[in-house]
Amino acid sequence: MVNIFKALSDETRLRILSSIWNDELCVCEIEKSLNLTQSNASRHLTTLKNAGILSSSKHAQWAYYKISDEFMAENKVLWEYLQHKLKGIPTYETDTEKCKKCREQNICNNN
Amino acid sequence: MVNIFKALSDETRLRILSSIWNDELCVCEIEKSLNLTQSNASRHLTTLKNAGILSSSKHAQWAYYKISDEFMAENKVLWEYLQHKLKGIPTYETDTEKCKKCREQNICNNN
DNA sequence: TCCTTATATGTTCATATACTCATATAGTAT
DNA sequence: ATACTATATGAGTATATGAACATATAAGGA
Repeated sequence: MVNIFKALSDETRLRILSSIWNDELCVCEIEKSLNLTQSNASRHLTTLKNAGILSSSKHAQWAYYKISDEFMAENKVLWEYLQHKLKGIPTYETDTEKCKKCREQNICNNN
Repeated sequence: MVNIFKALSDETRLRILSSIWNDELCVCEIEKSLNLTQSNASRHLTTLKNAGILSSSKHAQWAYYKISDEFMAENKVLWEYLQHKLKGIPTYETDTEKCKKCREQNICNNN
C-alpha cells in the first residue's frame, strides 16, 4: 500500500500518468512531451513499474509503458479517482494534450 | 494532489489512519496504541493535518484529530478505497483493534 | 563493421524526510 | 504558586529521494 502512494507522491510521476492514461507510450515520447532528461524519464517510469502501476514491454529498441492490467484489476477505484482529480487540474491536462500531439507527430519513428 | 499522496506514503501514517477511521482520537491514544514516541505521533498527525486529511480541535489539554470533513467531501472515493484496502491487511487491522482497546481503557483520562 | 537511436543504470550532489532528545507551551489539579 | 499532563516544536542526525551527467547495453541501419 505504502509503495503505491510513494510512487504517486511525485509531481513528475503524476505528469507521466496524465500522459499515459489509456495509451501505451515509449520513453522518448514521455521524455520529449514532458521535457524531461532521458535518464529522469526512465527512472520515474521504472519507479512506477516497480510499484506495480505500470508494466512495460520491449519492441525493437523501444520500451513501451502502460497501465498494468493487474494494477487496474485491483485498484480500479484509485485509478479512476486519480483520473478524475488530475483531469480537473490545468497543468496535468496540458501534459495529456502535449503527449497526444507528440504521438501524432511520430517523433521517435516508431510507427 | 501530490501532497495528499505524500502524506499517505508513510507506514506510520497509514497506521494512524487505520486507528482513526471513524473516531476522533487524541495524540496520546495514538501514541500509546501504536507505540510511538510522543513527538513522532504529534509530527505525523501534523503532517496529515497539513495535507488536509485530518483536522484537529483542542479540548482542555487534549488535541483531538479526526478525518477532515472537507477532505471527506472531496475525496470520499480515495478514503473508501483506503479503508477497503487497509482493512484487508492484518497489521493494519491489528492497529485498528489496539486503538479501540486503548480507548476503552481510557488511558489518558479524557472522559 | 561503424554509427545512430533508445533505454537503463552507476555515481555524485543537493534536498527532503523521519526519528530522537530536549525544551517550550498550555491547560489542570493540588 | 507548584506540579503534573498533553502537545508542539527546535536542533541534530541518519537515511531516502530526485536530478544531472556520464557511461553501458542493445537494436537497427548505412
